[in-house]
Parts: sequence; structure tokens; C-alpha cells
Amino acid sequence: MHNHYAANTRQHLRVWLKLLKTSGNIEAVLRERLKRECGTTLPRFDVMAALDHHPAGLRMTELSEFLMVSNGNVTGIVNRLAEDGLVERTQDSQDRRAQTVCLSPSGHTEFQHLAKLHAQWIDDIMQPLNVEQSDTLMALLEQLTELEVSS
Amino acid sequence: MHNHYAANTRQHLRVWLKLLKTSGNIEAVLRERLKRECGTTLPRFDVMAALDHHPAGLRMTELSEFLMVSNGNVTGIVNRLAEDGLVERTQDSQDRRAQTVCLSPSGHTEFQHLAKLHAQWIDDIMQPLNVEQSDTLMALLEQLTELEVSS
DNA sequence: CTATATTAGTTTAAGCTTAAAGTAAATATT
DNA sequence: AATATTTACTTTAAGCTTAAACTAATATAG
Repeated sequence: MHNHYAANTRQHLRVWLKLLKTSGNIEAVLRERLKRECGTTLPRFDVMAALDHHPAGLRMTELSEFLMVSNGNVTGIVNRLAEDGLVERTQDSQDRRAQTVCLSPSGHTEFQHLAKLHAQWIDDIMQPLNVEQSDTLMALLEQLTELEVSS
Repeated sequence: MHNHYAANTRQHLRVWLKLLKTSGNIEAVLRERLKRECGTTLPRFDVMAALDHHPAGLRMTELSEFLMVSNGNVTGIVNRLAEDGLVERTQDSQDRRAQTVCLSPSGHTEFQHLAKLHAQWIDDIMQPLNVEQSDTLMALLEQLTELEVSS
């Protein structure tokens, strides 16, 4: 029986599609709730979470590295957050090219609210797994994080 | 010890972030290879895969339902595929609003090439898991597919 | 038959995303 | 000091995505 692929190519495809679907479904739920219940988006939430994690603020470049997105992308999201008064830009006094972005007071308050809801949603969604199961899931996913970086 | 959340809220968050990251990493690899090696995108691939699966063709609305994206979205992707001669639109003779989209001969040839590469990439990425492990992963992901639909 | 409602699909506005080009300031070289 | 390079960031062009508005055709109701 000639078979140029590994014996379980089909199984691999099925698992990948399941992984993609599960992750996408959960992400869609989060996006939907952020929008409907909070009037915001996942990218905005991610930027605010990064800034909340760095109370001293971040440079635009640091922010884009932390979030692993392009710097042009960060420019747009920060622009919109700034328009809404949720983040503040401070010009660097040493380097006139640079600026530090941080949450405004109202942005901080708003994020605390968002983070609480977000944690509850995740907790709810992950409820079906007991501790042992989620450990197993972590370990299996961990194995997929290694190879795909190479080649 | 007062704790208003379930005991493993933090663990739940960690697992979700791991799931999101793993899925996103793999998706990024696929996007990158589709672009660099094939000059195409994941949305285009998805549309072509759907059409390959339905040799008789699909209506625009059927396509958007099958892929679970908005109909306006499908319009744009099919437009670009049509510009490249990879799909063909056929006006429905019964209903002047409707049309059937299917892969062109060159689109079919092209997709066979893409699908082969795609399967090899997935096979490669999923290699670290043996059959038992991927069964376990499937089962765990399956549990997360149930609840999140509700509420 | 006419008015209404539904259906198929496109267009538009807004945001997300990237790569590539551009701007301006700081640093390094000669 | 003048030139070149690097760095920080923005802008642009293109594509993906959605919801909402829109167009046109079909189906339904009276």
C-alpha cells in the first residue's frame, strides 16, 4: 500500500480544523460580548491590557513588539483610544521622535471593568474542563508550540 | 477565604491564552506560506476549498453560510478570485437575482496544488502528536464546543 | 392585479491588519 | 562639520471583516 503521507494525515487535518474552530468560536464570543456589552473591540482590549500591565507606559514600538503586531497597526488603535480619552501620549523629553503611551485615569477604570468581565467570560467558557483536563490540554498545546516555529 | 470566582479562574485564563496563541501561531504559519510560496491568502483558500467541495457550484448566499462569514465579505473575495480567473459566475436562468459560483478549470488545478501543500504543512505541524494524543486533544476541544454556544 | 414582504446580492462605512514607503530625529562615520 | 545610517513613528495601499443600507427580483396577500 503506497502512501506518501504519514499514516495519520487525515487525523492531523481533523485536529487542526477542530483547534481552529474551537479557538475561533471562543474568540467570536469574546468579540461579540466586548462589542455588545462594552462597546469596544478585542484589539482595543489587547492594547489596554498591555498598558495596564505596564503602569509606567510603553513606547509605540514596545507596544507593537509586546502585542506582536505591526507598528502601523498600533498607531491606528492608539489613535482611536486617544480620541476616546482612554489613553494618553506623552512626548519623550530626551528624544523628540519618541512618545510614551499609558492608560488615562478613565481608561484605567474602564479597563478594570473590562478585565473583570473578560475573566468571568473565560471562566465560564472553560468551565467544562476540570483541573486535570486543562493541564492535559495545556501540555498537548505546548507540544504544538515548539516545532511550528522552525522550518 | 472569600473567593467569588471558581477556584481555577487563573488556570482557565492561562489555558485560553495558550489555546489562542497556539491556534494563532499555526494560522500565521499557514498565512505566511500561502502568501510567500503561493501568492494567495487564507480567505481565498477557504473559498476555493468550499467550491472544490461542491463541484456543482454554490450560490453566493450558500457560500457565505458554508464559510460562516457575511455575504458582503464573500462578494469581495469572489470578485478578486474572478479577476484572477480562478472562479466563474453563472447567472441562474430561473432567478435573475441569483448566480452560481464554481472553480474555473485553472482554479481547480491551482486548488489541487494548494490543497496538497496545505495538507503537508498541517501534517508537519501536527507531527509532534501521536494518534492517542491527537484523539485526546480532539476530545478536550470537543468539550469546549458545547457550552460556549449557549448564554 | 396591486401592494407588501421576502430573498439574492452588492455597496458603503468603519475598523483591523500588513508591508512598504515616507518623515523626522538621533547616532555613527569619516 | 558633513555625510550616512539607524531609529521612532506615521502614512498609504491593499485586503479582510462586519453591520447596515441599498438595489433589484421574486413571492405572497388582499
